Amino acid sequence: MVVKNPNPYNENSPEICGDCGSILNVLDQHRGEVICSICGLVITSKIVDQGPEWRAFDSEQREKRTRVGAPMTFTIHDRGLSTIIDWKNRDFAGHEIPAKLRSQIYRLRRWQSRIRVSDATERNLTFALSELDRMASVLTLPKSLRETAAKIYRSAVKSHLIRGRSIEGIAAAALYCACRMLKIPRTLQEIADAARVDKKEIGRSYRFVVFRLNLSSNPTKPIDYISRFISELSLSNNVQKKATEIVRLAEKKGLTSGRGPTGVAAASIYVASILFGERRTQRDIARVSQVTEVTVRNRFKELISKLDLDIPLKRK
DNA sequence: AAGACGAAAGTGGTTGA
DNA sequence: TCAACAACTTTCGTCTT
Repeated sequence: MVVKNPNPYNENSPEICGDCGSILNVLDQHRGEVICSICGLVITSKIVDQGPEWRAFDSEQREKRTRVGAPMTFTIHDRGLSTIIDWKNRDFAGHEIPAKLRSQIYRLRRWQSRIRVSDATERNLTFALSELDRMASVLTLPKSLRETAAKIYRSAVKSHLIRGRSIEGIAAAALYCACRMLKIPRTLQEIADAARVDKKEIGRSYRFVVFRLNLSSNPTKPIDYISRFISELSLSNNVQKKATEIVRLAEKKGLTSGRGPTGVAAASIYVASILFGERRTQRDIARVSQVTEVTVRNRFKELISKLDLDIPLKRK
């Protein structure tokens, strides 16, 4: 879903596109990215939604749901609802706490933290969620996605899927899963780079989690990769539209089935970039889409032969 | 010199007996 | 459980710009 005039995010200080200098942006809430409406450059992909996590449809609901304190979150092991005793030796008014009471406060603090993270399960959860958060910020994924990933991880724990598997593996799998569910696909390779676990392990855990939790996830489509690759190659909006169009055509002709989605996306972008005279080398496209030049070439050949696109071929 | 092309051999995952 | 298989990768030599 694409929404114009993003609120309250940049009303007062609009972002300016570094590429074409335009001020008008489009917020793609679905992907959590701000995209320049003129040239398609992704300006930022780190949007934090500062609104409440609930919606109220009438004043009664608003009454019920309004509460004091930080919003509930799945990314903290106790959902952010517990009390934390500050480590500063100040009282509520900011005065120093007398030395006499210090040791008492110190003991209270210790007990509080013992209670907060009481058993092994909670300790694991704490660790897993911080790991989840670390990976998500390495990959600059939006907060909503972290919540989803945390939710998946929690249900995995609940269904006793962790036993015998590594916490990091399941956490990475949950993240990968969330990416696919929210249509912000990252490749397994990208997740593996951010995680401390290898690709194989994440894949195994992913399949296991999906199977056991009955998560329906349709395979990723080339279209979902296009906007990201386009902006990484700093290509124009026209190219993006054309590439999307080509992918649609390719899908219709059955050129996508069995093929890696990244490869198809890469070749479509390659074709589109040539058509608009913004040619990028196969090597560059291969790099951002994480396939080899050979794959780009093979998909490219299939596209031009099956879709009879009139490409101004330089050579014969 | 860089980019494009294609052949050949190797890899990891799926499928069907 | 194993072999066959398609897609993809790696590597490398040749041709084009």
